[in-house]
Amino acid sequence: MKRNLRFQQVYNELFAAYGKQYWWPGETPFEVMVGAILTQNTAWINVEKAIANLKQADQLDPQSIVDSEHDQLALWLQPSGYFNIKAKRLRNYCLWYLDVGGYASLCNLDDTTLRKGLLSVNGVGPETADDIMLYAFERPWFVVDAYTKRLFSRLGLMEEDISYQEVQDLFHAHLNAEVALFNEYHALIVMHCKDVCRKKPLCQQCVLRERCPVAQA
DNA sequence: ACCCAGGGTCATA
DNA sequence: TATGACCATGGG
Repeated sequence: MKRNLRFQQVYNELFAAYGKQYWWPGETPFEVMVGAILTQNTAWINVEKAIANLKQADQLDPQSIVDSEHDQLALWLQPSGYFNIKAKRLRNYCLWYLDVGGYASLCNLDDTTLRKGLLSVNGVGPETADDIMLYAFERPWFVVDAYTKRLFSRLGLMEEDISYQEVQDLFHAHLNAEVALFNEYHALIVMHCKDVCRKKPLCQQCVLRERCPVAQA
């Protein structure tokens, strides 16, 4: 199969425009995992408040989260929205994480086995799993989100209703499997779409305007 | 007042 | 397998 160089070219343009993004925000792999679960369909600014609550209470570790009462945990998570559901999901994740032996044990697993384990947790879907794969375990695994489909369908590189797995397969097929590249690329897509790709008038500022049909309309 | 956010699960057809 | 309802806060 022939590689479509535009996947690399779009990255080059985004990087030239926005520079290094220093993702994922978080001091430890575990903090990255917590953030990945809490940011589901939620603005990051609200996730920061919930993580700050956990830090303030000295509860940002898997054992403390497993040991905490549901109502108390939900209260700490409250600013991030969906707090009842996220309290359950975060606890589910921590139960699994401790059960399988924590970070060091998981580092020994190959990519496919690790991803299956992550997906086995109720509350962890493909995007959350890949956030953790890439940003907590530094595996070369591309993270797909709604922005990715929106931008790349506009660029004519995929259909808008394409499945998660098909999008990921395209990125894996058309790029070198490098952690640093995948790390920056996903972050750049989010940054780009938050800034200028969300609404049509803002597309005047779009660095991809020469390639983007929405910006030209 | 309305829309959306760095999704995922579950019930229904 | 494919939609739809639901979860809930905060900012534009």
